[in-house]
Amino acid sequence: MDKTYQPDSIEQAWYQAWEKAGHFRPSGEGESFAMMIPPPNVTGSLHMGHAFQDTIMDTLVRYRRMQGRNTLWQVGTDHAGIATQMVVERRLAAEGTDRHELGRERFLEKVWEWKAESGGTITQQLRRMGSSVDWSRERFTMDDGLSNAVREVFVRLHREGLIYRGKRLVNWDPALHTAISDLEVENREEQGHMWHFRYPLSDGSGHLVVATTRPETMLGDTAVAVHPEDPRYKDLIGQTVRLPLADRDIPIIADDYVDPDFGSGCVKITPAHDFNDYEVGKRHDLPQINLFTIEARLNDNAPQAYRGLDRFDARKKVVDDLDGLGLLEKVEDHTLQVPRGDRSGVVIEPYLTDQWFVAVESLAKPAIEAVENGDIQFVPKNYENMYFSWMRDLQDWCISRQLWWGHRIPAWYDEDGNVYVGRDEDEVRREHNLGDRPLSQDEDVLDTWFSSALWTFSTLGWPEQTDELKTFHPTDVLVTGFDIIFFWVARMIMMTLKFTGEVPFKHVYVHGLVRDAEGQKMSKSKGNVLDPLDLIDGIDLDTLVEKRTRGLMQPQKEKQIGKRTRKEFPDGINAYGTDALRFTFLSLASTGRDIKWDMGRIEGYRNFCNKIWNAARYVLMNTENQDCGLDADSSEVTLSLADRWIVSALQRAETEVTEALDQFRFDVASHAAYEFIWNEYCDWYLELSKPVLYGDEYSEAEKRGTRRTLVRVLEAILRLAHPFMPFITEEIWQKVAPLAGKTPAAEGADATIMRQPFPVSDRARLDPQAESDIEWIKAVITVVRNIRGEMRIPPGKALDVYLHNGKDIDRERLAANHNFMCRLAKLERITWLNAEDSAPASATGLVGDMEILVPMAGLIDKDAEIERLGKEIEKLRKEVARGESKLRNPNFVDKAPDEVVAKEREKLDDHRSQQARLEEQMEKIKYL
RNA sequence: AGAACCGUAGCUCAGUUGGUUAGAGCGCUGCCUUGACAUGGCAGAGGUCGGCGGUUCGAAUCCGCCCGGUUCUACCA
Repeated sequence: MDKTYQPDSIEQAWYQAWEKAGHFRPSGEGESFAMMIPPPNVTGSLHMGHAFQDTIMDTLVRYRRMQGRNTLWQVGTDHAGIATQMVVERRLAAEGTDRHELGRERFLEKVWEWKAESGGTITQQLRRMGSSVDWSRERFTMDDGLSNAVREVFVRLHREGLIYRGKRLVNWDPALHTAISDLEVENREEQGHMWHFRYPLSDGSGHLVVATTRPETMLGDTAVAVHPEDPRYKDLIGQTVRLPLADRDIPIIADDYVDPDFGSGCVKITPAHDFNDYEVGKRHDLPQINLFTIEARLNDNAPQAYRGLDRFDARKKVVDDLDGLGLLEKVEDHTLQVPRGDRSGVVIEPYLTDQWFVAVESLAKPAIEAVENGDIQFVPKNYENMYFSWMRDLQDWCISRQLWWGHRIPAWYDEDGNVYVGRDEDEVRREHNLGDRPLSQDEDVLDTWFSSALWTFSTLGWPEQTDELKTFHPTDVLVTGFDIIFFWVARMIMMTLKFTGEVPFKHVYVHGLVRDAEGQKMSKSKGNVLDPLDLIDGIDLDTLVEKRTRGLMQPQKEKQIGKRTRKEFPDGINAYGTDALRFTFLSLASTGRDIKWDMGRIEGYRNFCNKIWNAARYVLMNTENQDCGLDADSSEVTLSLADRWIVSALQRAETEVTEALDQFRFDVASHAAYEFIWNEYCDWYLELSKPVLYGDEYSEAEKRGTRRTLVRVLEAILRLAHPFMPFITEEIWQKVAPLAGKTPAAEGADATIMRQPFPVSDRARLDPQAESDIEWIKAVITVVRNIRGEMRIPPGKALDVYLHNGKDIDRERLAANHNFMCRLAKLERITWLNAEDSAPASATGLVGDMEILVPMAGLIDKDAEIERLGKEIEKLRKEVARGESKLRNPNFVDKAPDEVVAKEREKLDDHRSQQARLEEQMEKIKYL
């Protein structure tokens, strides 16, 4: 074995071996455990959020697989309608063409080409993370089976009247020329203006003042609304104003929607361009005047002078023209929420178009109940509130998109504009007796989330009642980010309940966002993105800077990004390996919190990998080709105290890790493993094994016992840590397992650690006696080391120490472990002093009431020892004072539970007697 | 405007149902190339648990108010 752990030399080889051997596929035995990957964009690449999420999922899946569950981690990708279409359109633009020039069919060919070209990137990266997904079942939302499920769901919902088509006001993206759902709109606060206009009354008797942030829409006004009870305007209701520029008379109407205390109390109503106005317009039966083309230029419904103008140019002109007419009362600065498309970034317009909708009310009800009654549980629980508040105020879901890339809507129109919905054109013709009348299919495609809403069951073969569906549905856990609870989780719950009668999953584990070291969101435009692969493989500084500044939307940022990157990573990024990356994510994964990325952590866990590696080296050096006492008949084995202790401690660690994983506490689980491996096994047990293995005074049976324990505990540790760190554990396990009597088979389940049983703690192997004995030994050793450290006695200098005031048990413990203590504390001799013996001048420490004396002669400075003792005494004095005042309080003694009071008394006694001993010692030294 | 979450060591974070001497990692200080590991060992320093009040024998933990931060939702034209 190399002296240091080299992840790159083993990781990919192991992954390929596992995949080839089919270890990721369900075993077909045991209770099922299923998880669905949130399908990433097929042409995308892996970012830190994916890496975090995949680590959590893989840890869960490996854990359950090792527990003997029939485990399926379903993998697949999403066609990501808008995002993918945008990328391909950008590529076409670079070639000097566009999709309209190509036509729909050739454009789609181009998209499939792009998918073929870049579609493997993210799945390869998923492999680098060690993700044990079942590749044999990989799905794509646009493949035949899933497309079939999409059509089936659409048709069935339509038959029930839950999908309908209608002309509605929707969120329109003027850059992408498509409707988007309200979720895809981001409201951002921006600086704008509030313009106040005068609308003259038609009879010439005066004017009303209306205010707006979007002056261009006034050309489409069809009313002015006032509050019905507003005394200022009550008498005007029913009259008309002359709409300037458009020269139309529009009514003054009364509606509760108007807040009489805001502005002038008069509101212009533009039903075709504002959601509130749309509702008002419906109530009052107002005409809807659509002013815009699909690019948000003014159309022919606008007065001649404005036609063809971009909306923002039109705004300017409207303001100028009204000002010219003396109708601009004032302009104020105003901050407002501007709706922008989350993909395009342009201002979204409410726009009147024909769209398809899902009526969600009846679907939402059971979806709410499933969470209320606990069939689905969110982790952490507070996300349930977010879910409820959204589900209880649901808008119908606009599912049509004016794109080409996606599932085409299975609806056909005849020449009269009648619409027929069916699984395909033949079915439509048959069912509606259409003969050979010309039909044309709806041009639009479905929202990408429509297909991903079916993910848990469409991937398992629905609408066929497949074995997989029976076995793996409902799935157990969904691991996802909070940002798509509405987009995806809620819609999955609704659709899955509707079509399978089952919940899609029992638990939703919601993880936080991975942010950079400053807590900023990682984004290409900020230039603070970390690529998980760069953390695994390492990257030099220049390449990293080049990567971060390539293809920036705002090239002027290049310099700043380069500078910041060079400052943060002066030496580039080291290769830490997948296991260290995974362990870092897990240790930072406390419930639902965002993660601030910390390079220090990954470095620490890379060191942890190295620690495990070297512990294994030590074990192998001392056990290979040696008798490890595995043959129970022929070789007798004697276990040392340390052997019994570490086995006992292992049971506790196993319990902790298991309980934490069962509760999705990956931070707690990984910490428990870390703590046991480093601070117990490596720091203490390996050291305690050395005297036995290297000492002549130990019998062969004792040496065998220690060898056996070394190997067996290590083997268990590897299985315990495997879900967190799959690669290093496999690599070492292959070498260690044979020594523990588990020689890996050439193939099948026994060929790999990933199919071995997860360690189960055994109460019978707990040994409280051994644990408290070891605690005592550790305490004594620590006292000596402490004195050594504080007094700056070189670690190499062997010491003579004296023990004083010990009880029988102390004497027994020392007698039994003399050798261990000498070795670990580097002692020459340990001598008991009787009560009447006079001790040499010494530095003193306590374990309970037992004094440990390190003679000062030539080693210890009197003043230094006085200072050290003084600090100790001061600490104890404070504790004593605290305890005394507590116990002096009759309320405490009377009201607190007896055991709490008793414990407090005991503590006080201990502290008092320790204080007395140290003070006594202090006196001695002072008068030296 | 409403809601949620957060505020604990220099930094990043744990801290279950109130009963600790408040923990970990990184960083820092000192001593050490001791035959697994300097990606290491040993020891150490470092906290008024955001502030103020309240409940309680007892509060980092429960309640109220305030301050600071993050996010979501809804917005008035």
